[in-house]
Amino acid sequence: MPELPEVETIRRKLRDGAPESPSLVGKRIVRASLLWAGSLAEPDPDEFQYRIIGQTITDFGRRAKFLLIQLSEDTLVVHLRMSGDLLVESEDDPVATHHRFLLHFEDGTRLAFNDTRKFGRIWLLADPAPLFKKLGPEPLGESLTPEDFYARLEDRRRQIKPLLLDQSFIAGIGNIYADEALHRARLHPLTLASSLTPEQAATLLESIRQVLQAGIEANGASIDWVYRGGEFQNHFQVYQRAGEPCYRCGTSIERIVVGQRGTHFCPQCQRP
DNA sequence: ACGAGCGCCTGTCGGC
DNA sequence: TGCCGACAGGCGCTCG
Repeated sequence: MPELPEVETIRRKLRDGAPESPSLVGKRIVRASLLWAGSLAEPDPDEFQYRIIGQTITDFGRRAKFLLIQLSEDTLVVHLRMSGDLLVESEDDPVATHHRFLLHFEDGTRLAFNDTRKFGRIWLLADPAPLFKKLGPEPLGESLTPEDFYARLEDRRRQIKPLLLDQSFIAGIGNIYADEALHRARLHPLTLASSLTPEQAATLLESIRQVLQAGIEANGASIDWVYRGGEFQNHFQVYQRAGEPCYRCGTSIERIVVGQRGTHFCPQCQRP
């Protein structure tokens, strides 16, 4: 599921609690089950088990699409990739088919990492900073100004859509929010990044922020066979709307492939 | 620097 | 009904 708004939604749910899902802050880990060894990126399984037992969850953070589970000694980092999800369950619940990893707590609850496609990864690290070394700025961070953003775009001879998906350029945007932001900014996805004016760059940054904020406020997007409680899918302007009319001008939304990703845009509102 | 292609996985959907 | 390809919210790698 995971783009920035979805990861942020999960972070808030785990930290603050939600109906049927108690806050995990303060829970003590008594055991971990690695059901699919490939999910663990670092360290090796033996060290992982040894280190994580007895630690307590103190907070939940986020960097781009990475979820940070702050423990008393280490940080447990989770990347959901394409199909990952995190669920709070009781030890009485059956272990679902695609559960890859379980954290068992002292009080009989557990955190389950469900990941159909097995692309997701977890790391247990004393210092997660090196993992984030190549990441670009947070789009919602106040330190990223329109002037900074323009300066980053200015010397990139690259199509804007793949650039928005490049996590080293700006971190946290995925395929849905890239398409939605470009539509809001009225930019064709193949526009050369270096050709944007300072005004267009400012509009694009503002559009990115608006769609990400709207996504967070809607508790993320829920699509395909997994329902996660979010409703941003009901507000898509272009994503997965090929052949349907643009809400702004009525023109049929088109779908093309850019950098191997399905790309949705309005050929009228987003002229090359 | 950049894009294309592929691999990693499982599942759904539409066409024939 | 069954098979087969296309496609899916991501990203790391190699190769031009």
